[in-house]
Amino acid sequence: MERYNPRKIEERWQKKWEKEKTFKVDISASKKPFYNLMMFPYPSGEGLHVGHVYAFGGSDTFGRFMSMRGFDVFEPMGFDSFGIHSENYAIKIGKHPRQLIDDTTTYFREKQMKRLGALFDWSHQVITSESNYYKWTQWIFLQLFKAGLAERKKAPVDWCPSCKTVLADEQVIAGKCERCEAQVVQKELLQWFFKITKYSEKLLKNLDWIDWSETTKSMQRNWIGRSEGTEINFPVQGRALQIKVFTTRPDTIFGATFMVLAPEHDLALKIVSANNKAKVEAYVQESKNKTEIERTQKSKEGIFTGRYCINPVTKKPIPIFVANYVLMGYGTGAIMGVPAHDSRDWDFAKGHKLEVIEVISGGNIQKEAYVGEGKLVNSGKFNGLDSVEGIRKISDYIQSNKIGKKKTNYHLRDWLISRQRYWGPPIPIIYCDNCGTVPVPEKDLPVELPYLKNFKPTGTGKAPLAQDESFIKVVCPQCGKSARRETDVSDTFLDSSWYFLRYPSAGLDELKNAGPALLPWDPRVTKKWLPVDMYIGGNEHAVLHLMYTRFITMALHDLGFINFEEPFKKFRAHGLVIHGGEKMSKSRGNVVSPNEYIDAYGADTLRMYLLFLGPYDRGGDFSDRAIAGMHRFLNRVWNLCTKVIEKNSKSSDSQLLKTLHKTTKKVEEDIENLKFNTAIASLMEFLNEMVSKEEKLNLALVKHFLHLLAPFAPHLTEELWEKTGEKDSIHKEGWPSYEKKFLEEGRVTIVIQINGKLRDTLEAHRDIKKEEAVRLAVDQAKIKSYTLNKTIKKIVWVEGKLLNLVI
RNA sequence: GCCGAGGUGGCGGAAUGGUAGACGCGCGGGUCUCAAAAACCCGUGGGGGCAACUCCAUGAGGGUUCGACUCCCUCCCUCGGCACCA
Repeated sequence: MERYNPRKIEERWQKKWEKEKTFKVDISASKKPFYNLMMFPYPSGEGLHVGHVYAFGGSDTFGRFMSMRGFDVFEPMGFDSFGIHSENYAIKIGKHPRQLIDDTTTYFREKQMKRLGALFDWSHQVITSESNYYKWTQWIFLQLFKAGLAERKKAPVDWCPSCKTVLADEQVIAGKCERCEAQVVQKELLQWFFKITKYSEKLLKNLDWIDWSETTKSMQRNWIGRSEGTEINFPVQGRALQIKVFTTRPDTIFGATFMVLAPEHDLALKIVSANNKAKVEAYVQESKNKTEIERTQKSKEGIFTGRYCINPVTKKPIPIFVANYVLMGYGTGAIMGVPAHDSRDWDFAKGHKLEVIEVISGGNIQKEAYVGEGKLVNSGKFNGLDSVEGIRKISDYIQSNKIGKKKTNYHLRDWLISRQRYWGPPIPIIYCDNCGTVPVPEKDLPVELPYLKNFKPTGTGKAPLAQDESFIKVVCPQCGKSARRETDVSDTFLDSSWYFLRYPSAGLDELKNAGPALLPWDPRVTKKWLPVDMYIGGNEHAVLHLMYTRFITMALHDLGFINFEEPFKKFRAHGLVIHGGEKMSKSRGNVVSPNEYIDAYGADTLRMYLLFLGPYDRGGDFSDRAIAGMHRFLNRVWNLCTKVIEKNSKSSDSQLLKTLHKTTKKVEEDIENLKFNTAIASLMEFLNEMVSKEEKLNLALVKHFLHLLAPFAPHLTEELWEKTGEKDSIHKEGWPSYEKKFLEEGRVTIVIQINGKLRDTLEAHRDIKKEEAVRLAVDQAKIKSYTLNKTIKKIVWVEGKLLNLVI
């Protein structure tokens, strides 16, 4: 008998599938394909690691299952090859990014991805750093610009001193750069933003109906951070000015004993008294130079402006301060200080010896701020109200007396997309002294990224492209006079925010032959193939890629380019493969490459081993200790099936048939729910039963079993399928159905409990009645010993399953 | 602090109201072998018992129920996310 040799058979089938285009989706078919998407990789480091195999393997197993169920599964793959991650790696190894991407995409694709045995359709490959792709990334920028959704404005932004570029809010993690973990600093700069905040409400609301992992949805809800409250105007004493504050607790306004402005607030330096001017200016300047982390120290310090404003309900003057703990980026950049009922204000008031007035009863405000609910006190005509009611009544009062209005705020900020780096699509904008900011005409796209020898970040706040005069110098497309190009490139998350729209149309002959295309996609194809049916990926992109993509899709929908506003019908987050207790990463040096495992055991074993680690949404710790166990399983499958095929036995067994159908149901339901670990376990159980009844096996049963295993182990099953004499691919065979008659057991085991504890079991026909079961049970010696001289007080009967006697 | 997911044998995990520990790893014993590896077979939560068997056990404590890993309450711990969001 031939031995299981994964290396040989996997290579053979991969070649055959590629040559015969076995899994290519027919673009002209009338049926809508099943669009099975997985997150494309950054081709930056040494290669794919087993975490990628986990992500791709799970997604592909699902795709193969859907394919067997009769769908035309479209499973594209590509490379997210623009961006800081690739550029930084190029700098590190001393290569030009262009060269790095050429080398690594080839290596990833040919030496790693093609060895996984996935359905990837490489004829639709997308590489984001190629001009035939980023031309359209620039096109999307122009559409948003024309619609007023892209805006250049001066704003305090986060600057990473190590990456030497600005970052979006989402790319700053606890005050540190998402990529290099350097502390970011605040800078006031003129930058390009996408107005994602215009979609705050829709981004939040649609979460109620899209079929996504709850964890991802909850992270997005948190990030959008909707909060309902009231905006209130406080008149400045002695000046014709008002300070606007935002609060979710208008019920506490009678306790507002001071006012605080953020250092960046434009009134801060306007209202300051002559005596305090120098000190306040110094404080504001000092804040500007601090890093995000330094600014978020717990101690509450600030400085008095020498000016007062009037609490609009008590009419009393309250002092105005400037302090770091109030952020310009949220609300109005000013707050009313209510020390009795806000712990930050409490800390601040203690440090500055300010008055603390209790207006909600229920706590001990001498000791700490009371933030809970209670009855209103010291609040004039509102005294005695419950605080929840007080919020409503006082905000009504404020609104009707025109001292403020109700307002909903969001934490979400506009998406800063400028990057002062080289490796990205140049932002397609021209600055002209006559005409101002002029978009590059669509016919002039792409704005090619020139090959810069010295591409490293400059650190001056200017992008590397700013050194290239031949790039910058341009004729204004409106007036024809000389003008200058924008030299920043766009954020890499813009590249990946629309790649799923490109895949179906990528590489299509129809597009090429239709002359100069006007759209990044063929609308007929897009209409039929999109949105994405299933998207699987890591949850680290919950508020990055996944939020940006939803925004871009909504914007393109509202501009009339596509007919759906949510990109992914279904999204499932998979867990993380960790190694040695830590997340796999190059900096930790614990990355595991799949290559050696594929060499030793084959891709089928590696894929299955990873999926068997545990629940797919939880990930697992990669230790190669147990991988041999999975290889053993596939070996046993190989040996048993080969024997049966060679013998071509005709015998059969009714119990085996039952288990086969039960297993079919179980595997089917488990794959649908991405419960790969238990699906594999039930396949193992079935194999164990088959092995123990080897002489009763027949070819039909083995063939049925191979179908169930096919989505997990595509090569092994294809090889054995061929050995049975079949000519077509097993993956083109339908998914086997299970028959109800095999699922129903004729005889069942009834559990007999005494007082809820298992004492005995009873073999009986499944239709056995309660009375009959009780009669038989109390006759059994063991039960008799319990019930002897005892009264049965209660009998609980679960049909065909359980009998509980309470004595 | 807030939001989310968890806590079950030596380990990864299974069981979402009905026989706790499926399946796999590891470990122990055996068959085969000159020997080893591989393969195969048996055993494997803890305590007690020669045994039939029995008691204990799903982070801790309480509750609901004939019956709780599963539902409810209080608390502890771990992981992930956010974090001076007013």
